[in-house]
Amino acid sequence: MSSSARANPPFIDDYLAYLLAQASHLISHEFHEVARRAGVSVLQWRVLATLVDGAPRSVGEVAVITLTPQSTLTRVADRMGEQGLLVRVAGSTDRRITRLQITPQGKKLAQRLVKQARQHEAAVLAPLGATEASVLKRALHQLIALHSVKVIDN
Amino acid sequence: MSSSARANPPFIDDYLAYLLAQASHLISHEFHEVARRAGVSVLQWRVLATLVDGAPRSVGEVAVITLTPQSTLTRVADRMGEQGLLVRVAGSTDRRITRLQITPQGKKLAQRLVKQARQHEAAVLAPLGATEASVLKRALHQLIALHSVKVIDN
DNA sequence: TCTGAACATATGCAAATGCATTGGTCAAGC
DNA sequence: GCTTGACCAATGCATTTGCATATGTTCAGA
Repeated sequence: MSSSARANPPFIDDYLAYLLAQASHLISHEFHEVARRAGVSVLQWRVLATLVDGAPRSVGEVAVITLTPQSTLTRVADRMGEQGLLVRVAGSTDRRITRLQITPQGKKLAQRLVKQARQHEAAVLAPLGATEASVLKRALHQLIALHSVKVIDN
Repeated sequence: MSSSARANPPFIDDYLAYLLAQASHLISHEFHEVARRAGVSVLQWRVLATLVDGAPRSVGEVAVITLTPQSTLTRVADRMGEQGLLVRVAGSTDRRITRLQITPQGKKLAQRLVKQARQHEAAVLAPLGATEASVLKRALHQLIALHSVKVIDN
């Protein structure tokens, strides 16, 4: 789009980080349109998708999973609490921990969105063909594994 | 990270949009650390990378390329102007257009960052191997092409 | 048991973001 | 030459974001 006429492509047009950002942006935003119609923001959708299975998760866990700073997540949880999508439950053993648990209402919404997300994903991957699609996913998993917070997992 | 112990993976762990977001986030943030040390924000780095070749681009173009709303980009350009990284030049033929042009100072910084970005990219791709890497990039290009703003490019 | 370091979450506050709108410019049809 | 609608960038304003820090909790060691 930005370079069709240029002989040597501008730096960014083949820069991995940009390709990832662009693909992520384009794909996600298509679905975020759906989420927005359901009244949830991008981040709220991510939180719902994280909690949809019903297991409560700590604020910190959800922050990491949703790629969000902790303080931001705390406030997103506030708003989602006010909207009745989740509740805070005190940590059982460790009282420093606040766990977030999806409510029945939140779950209903989340399940509906997950279903739509799966359909959207299928539509996005279809043109690539099954093998190409799985290669892509595998490469992404690999990248993620290599760059996830380097926990000294002994 | 979020599911190593779970039998059936939570929805998000194999959801394309999430894989893309996660990979983008992890890879980009590593480099954003570098950028931040150079005193530029993520968005500013994207703008610099867009303008590094010296060609002026309209505010709208840069907004699309950097995946940013136009109003946000206008203000980022303000700040970068104050920092002497770019200048606004009046559109030549169409006076509605404001074009952004990198300054010599901005260019020096941008070129330095681009060099580091290329090194970082090489380091990220190395573990994948050459073929896997090119397959990944090709798949991303394909996704992007399929989902770029559907311009009726006849 | 007490002390202090490491932690998990919440909060104060300044800055950034983005929706909606405005102001200015262009271009097609009359 | 006008008028009208489309278009581009800038701006008002309310909301969101995230850095830095505070608050509350746990745990290891004296």
